[in-house]
Amino acid sequence: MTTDGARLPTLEDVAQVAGVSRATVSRVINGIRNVNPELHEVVWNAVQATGYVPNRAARSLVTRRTGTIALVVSDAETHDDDPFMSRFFSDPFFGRVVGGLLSTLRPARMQLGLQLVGTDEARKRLVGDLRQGQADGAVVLSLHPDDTLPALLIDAGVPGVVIGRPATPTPISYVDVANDRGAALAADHLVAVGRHRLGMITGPAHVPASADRAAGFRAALSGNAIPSVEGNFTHESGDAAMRRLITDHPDLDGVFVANDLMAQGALSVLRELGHRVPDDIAVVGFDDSSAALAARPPLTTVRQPLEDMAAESARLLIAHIDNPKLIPQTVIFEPTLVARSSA
Amino acid sequence: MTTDGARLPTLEDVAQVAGVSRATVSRVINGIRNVNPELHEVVWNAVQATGYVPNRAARSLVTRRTGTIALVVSDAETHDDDPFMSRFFSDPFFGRVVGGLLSTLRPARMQLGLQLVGTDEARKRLVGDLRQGQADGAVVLSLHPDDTLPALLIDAGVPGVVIGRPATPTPISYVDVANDRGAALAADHLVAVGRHRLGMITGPAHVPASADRAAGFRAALSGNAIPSVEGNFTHESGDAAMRRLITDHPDLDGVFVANDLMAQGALSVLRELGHRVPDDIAVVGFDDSSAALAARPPLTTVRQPLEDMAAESARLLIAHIDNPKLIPQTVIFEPTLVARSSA
DNA sequence: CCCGGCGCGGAGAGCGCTCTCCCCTGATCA
DNA sequence: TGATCAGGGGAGAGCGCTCTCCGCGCCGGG
Repeated sequence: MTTDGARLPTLEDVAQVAGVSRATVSRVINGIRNVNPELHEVVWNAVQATGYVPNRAARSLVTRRTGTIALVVSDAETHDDDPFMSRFFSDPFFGRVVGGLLSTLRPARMQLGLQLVGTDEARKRLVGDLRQGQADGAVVLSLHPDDTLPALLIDAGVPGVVIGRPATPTPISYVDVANDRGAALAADHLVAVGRHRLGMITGPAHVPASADRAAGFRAALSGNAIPSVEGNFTHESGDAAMRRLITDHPDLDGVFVANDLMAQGALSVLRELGHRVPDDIAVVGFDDSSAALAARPPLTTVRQPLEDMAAESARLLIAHIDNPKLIPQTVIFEPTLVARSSA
Repeated sequence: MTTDGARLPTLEDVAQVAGVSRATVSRVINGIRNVNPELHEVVWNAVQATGYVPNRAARSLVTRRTGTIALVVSDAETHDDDPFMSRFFSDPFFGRVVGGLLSTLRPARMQLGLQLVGTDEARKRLVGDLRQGQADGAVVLSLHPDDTLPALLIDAGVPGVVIGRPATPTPISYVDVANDRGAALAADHLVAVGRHRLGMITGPAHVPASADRAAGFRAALSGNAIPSVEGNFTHESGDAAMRRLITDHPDLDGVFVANDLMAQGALSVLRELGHRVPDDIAVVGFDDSSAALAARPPLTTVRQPLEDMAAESARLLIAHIDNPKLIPQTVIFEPTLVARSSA
């Protein structure tokens, strides 16, 4: 039965065919209350016959639910042609998160929407849009610390879950990887391959993840002083940091670098200065990003179970949507070490 | 002005504050018709004061537009824990497409929704949902040939654009890369690095992309007979194909492999059989996927301008949405060669 | 001076759905 | 047998918005 593009069947049409009222059809569709089994079947047949599909807009207009959650990628300052964004999207990181979210969302018959916000103005607008039925809640992927979005969501009363612990303590649910234990994994590995003179290149001290990684690395090697230099998570800063580190401590035979991008920079410096990796000095990164694979030699690195983390964040979000007074939850996942050639 | 989570301001509220009718506020919001400039400003101030944001559901209920387009990933048979899907999402391919779409969508103030369909039943349901206001149209990413989705979309009158030429001629807009010229690029490169005894591992003959690649490679080397073996785009089939190819033609000094995954398989076979790459035999892949980077040695490959293709597909889709009688369009993009170590 | 035209803004009818009432029927109990 | 009650189903009031229709006032032309 095709209504040749003209008008799609509505509840009213189905009711007419079934010989019942709109209300009854609605009850059947939504599977609520006790409807006479006979009638139930009559209605169901009418639905099949007409090819009825509920109109989403009409439904959310009254239920105030959209059945959609938004994945918000929140960056410091994003323009459409921002090279960083294109780098971000071409890293598997993003896709792994999407895959994880979808694995939770599909069984719950919910949709995933994608949002990109770069400016504070965009963040405000986003929150307004969310309140007005853009989505029922948001999973936030912050690409920088001190993101104002979590706070905005809370103020607006929009359910939200953050991937990665917010820099400032915020009463919002989040999932994260045990950064400290990831770093410990790196330390253990370096020790296991016989390295004793270890150094570290950290991320910015004010970023929770990098602070945790640095602390975890030190804790795993308690008792030894670990020379370290701070970078800012970029390739270039890794380059500069490694240069300083190896100059000050020419005898290092193992380095833990707080992310793959910096590790890549570090590797190129080491090659330039004639240090063989891993023979002279072993390098372990963090993230298992595409940079780890692209590095020469391929980088041994710490991997986060992103799919699981994303799936859990969706579960948490749905819980918050279903129960607005649920208190914020925190779920921490265990990282794993991916051994490649650099250590 | 915060309406403490109770009731969000509506058009009516704004109208009240501004001392005009709902209709006038609507006109201002949507920037239509000639509204007295003074009134315009009064209304605008009222909007600011109340923090009004239009309700999406209510608006689409009457306009029959959602301001959302769906990115549909259509696969042969997908389960939530399908290893293929997780592989797909962890390849940059997906993210690059999303980034490209977003670059067109954001300026148009449209949203991106994500859909995954694995079964024909899911495809049918999707089309129903789309007609009923899930989205205004769909960009289809088919992961296998002979996808029924394009046809379903056409039947339902849902605007759609496909990334990659459909296997069966279908009256639907699509964007694609010039697969034949990509293969020619590979041929030219192999010749340029002094290879003369060339072979090829093709994809399945019935897949348009692989047929085009094979044809393009042959055309670029017109006059010479090119030994070739057919694979099915998997790592294993690349392995098997290379084994046969090199056994039958031990003197080959260059191979074009129709995708990176097979090329990776080919490389491992060559290493196993003691052929040095690229010294003894050069290998060129296709796709510039993460497999190309992961390969030993890193793979020289043909790259598709995915971001541009996705951006264009969004543009096409919007054109189709705005003008339902627009005839199907085709846009073909030029590939580029990414030279790494394997050739 | 009157009339037609035009520009501007208000009234109000829906869009398709959910859900609260309320009525009706039939069963139960005194 | 009559009163009570529970459960099933209908009527209808919106949800917040857009957009057509219409009326009012001002202008210019006959």
